[in-house]
Amino acid sequence: MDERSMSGFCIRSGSCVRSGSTTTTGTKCGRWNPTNEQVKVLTELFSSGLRTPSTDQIQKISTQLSFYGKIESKNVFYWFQNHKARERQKRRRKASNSDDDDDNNIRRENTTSGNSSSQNFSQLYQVSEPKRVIETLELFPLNSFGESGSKNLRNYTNECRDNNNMFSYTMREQMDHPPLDLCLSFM
Amino acid sequence: MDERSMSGFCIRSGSCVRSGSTTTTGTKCGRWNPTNEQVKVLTELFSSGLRTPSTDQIQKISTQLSFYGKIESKNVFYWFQNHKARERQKRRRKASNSDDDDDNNIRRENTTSGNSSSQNFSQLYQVSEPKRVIETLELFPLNSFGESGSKNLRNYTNECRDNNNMFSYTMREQMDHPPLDLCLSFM
DNA sequence: GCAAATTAATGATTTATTCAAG
DNA sequence: CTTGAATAAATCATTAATTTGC
Repeated sequence: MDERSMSGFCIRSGSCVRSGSTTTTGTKCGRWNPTNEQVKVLTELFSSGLRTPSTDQIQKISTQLSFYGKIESKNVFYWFQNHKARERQKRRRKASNSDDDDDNNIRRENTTSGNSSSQNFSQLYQVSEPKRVIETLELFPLNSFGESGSKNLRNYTNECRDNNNMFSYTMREQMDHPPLDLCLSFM
Repeated sequence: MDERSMSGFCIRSGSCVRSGSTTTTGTKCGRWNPTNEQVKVLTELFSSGLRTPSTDQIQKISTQLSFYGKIESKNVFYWFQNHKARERQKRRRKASNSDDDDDNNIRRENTTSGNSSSQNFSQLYQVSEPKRVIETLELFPLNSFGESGSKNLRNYTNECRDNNNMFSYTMREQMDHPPLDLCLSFM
């Protein structure tokens, strides 16, 4: 069994042993505490568009920033992750308008009007909770970069496979609507 | 039971009126025009993990959604197919999303085109793997400096997080470091 | 003024998704 | 269907700000 809950390690928290005295003799093994200059540079990088620096970039940034004080690559990595996430969070907080969360009815089986439904949705997709709404992310056109994008046709092929048997049923049950001719030209 | 055709929603040939939807008002009924509720449910299904619904599932979904407006099984099928593909495409086009400025990185799925050093950081730092191993982590497979191995970055999580010798810059203290104006172009 | 106490920021970890490969 | 890579989200934990009583 691999229940990690039983492990005896004190992975979380604890960790950094401060050796008792806190303010004595530098070298606290606490967390990174960026200098103003470091923050300034990181912020500038961020605001000039950098969001998820590559390993290379992280290394360079780290090296450069080390002139201002102690820093490690992972600090840079974490900084960007956190900053990105928190900016996003901030933004979402502010613009929490939208039309979302009407929470109309997703699992409204019963309902009135004696809909023919019969089958219950919940059984269909035993989704317990609609966790998150798919975010509306805007993708940047961002010129090319190589990227020969013609290789994922394969997936469609796979899906087509599914389609095949999918359409074989062709509305048997209680199809109220027309024959549903469904020409599957795409297969 | 109730024919969808009789429902007050959208009749095939007439003007397709979206029940209270905000977008696209004057669309003809040439093709399925999902209502907000329908999209919401479909999106939630997708978000909950459904990707390629089975025939039965499609049938059920379609039946349920018909309560919100005209819909056919094939619409559900196509929706999933398209949504899946487009989500993938979105990811592929731009791994990092949202946020204001443009983002300049193209990591994720470099198409094996020998992309530069991709993001190995999650592997390096977000050690999610060695949950129980802990004691000896090899954190920097990408060397950077030959001596890394001997250093033996053990107890990455438990002890002082200072380890890291990725860049053994070693805190050049007494630095009378130059201005280092770190122009953002160094990357 | 000053620290203890409390709160706000934010660095560091863990968890959950996603797509794609095998 | 399983697994790998890579996040982003959520959470934990520690440091800085600040408030407060003296």
